[in-house]
Amino acid sequence: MDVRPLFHPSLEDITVEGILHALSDPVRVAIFADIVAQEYPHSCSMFLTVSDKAIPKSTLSQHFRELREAGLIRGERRGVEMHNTSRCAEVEKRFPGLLGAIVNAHTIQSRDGARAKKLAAKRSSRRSAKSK
Amino acid sequence: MDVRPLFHPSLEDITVEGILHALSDPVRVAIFADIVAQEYPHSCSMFLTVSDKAIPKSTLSQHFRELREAGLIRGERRGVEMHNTSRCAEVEKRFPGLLGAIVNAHTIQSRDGARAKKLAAKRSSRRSAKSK
DNA sequence: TTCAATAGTTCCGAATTAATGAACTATTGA
DNA sequence: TCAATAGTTCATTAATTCGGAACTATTGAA
Repeated sequence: MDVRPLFHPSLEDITVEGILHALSDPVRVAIFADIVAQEYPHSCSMFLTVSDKAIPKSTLSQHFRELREAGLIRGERRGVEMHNTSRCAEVEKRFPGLLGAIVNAHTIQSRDGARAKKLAAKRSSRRSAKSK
Repeated sequence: MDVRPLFHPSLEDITVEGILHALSDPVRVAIFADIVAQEYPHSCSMFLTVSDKAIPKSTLSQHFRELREAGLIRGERRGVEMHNTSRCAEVEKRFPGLLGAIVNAHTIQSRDGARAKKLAAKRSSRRSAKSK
């Protein structure tokens, strides 16, 4: 019956390096972007069911912890699961525009990526059609 | 007489993750901020003489390479030394506002850091005065 | 030409950090 | 009280990063 409370850095202890490092991992930005979009109350396992990726839960747990310790999200137990919310508003006070620009860039990149994928698929189908 | 040309990613191959990772290291942001500020034509060794840090040159070389391969700077030989320039303008086209926000946040943090340091020094001098 | 000096790069072993399976903890609901 | 669910922790392995030593490239003397 331990329930040690999760560690959250205070606003002034949040660093740019920490934020950038936390968001330099594709899985973590994806998680963070989802939490920011607030499309669902975001738990660890929720992310698994939503994203098609198969990530071990220990790894996922670490990712959430890194986001938390970088000061990007706040996590609290809600019964058996976790409720994570973004700390954007706070961080915005200290580093104006930073998170917005990152999430925006991430959006642009996934849009471009989807387009590139579609093109690649088209190309490869043409290629395979030819090679018959 | 090799002179293999340095690798630079094309604009569409630059990724947010790559940029964030490259700038998540204190030494690398410092280098990048200097290059962006364009206060001097920026070579590897120039950074060493300007910053007070003592960083092994092999490490420094790696840092420059990471910045280059993340698409943040462009490097070309100028005689015996390297001439590095930022690729901000290009990156701005693909990820508007991103680099500006990061450099800005970094500036804010170093200002705050300097203030915190000053306060700490004041506190410790008071403490040592008291303890006499 | 040859040589020393300068500026970087490359290589490789050591140190650090990240990923993951297995075991564990906490909470709920039957 | 017990099974199920959601996460955490730990120990091990895998991947990165750091940094010294040796190497390459260029310049500017002698």
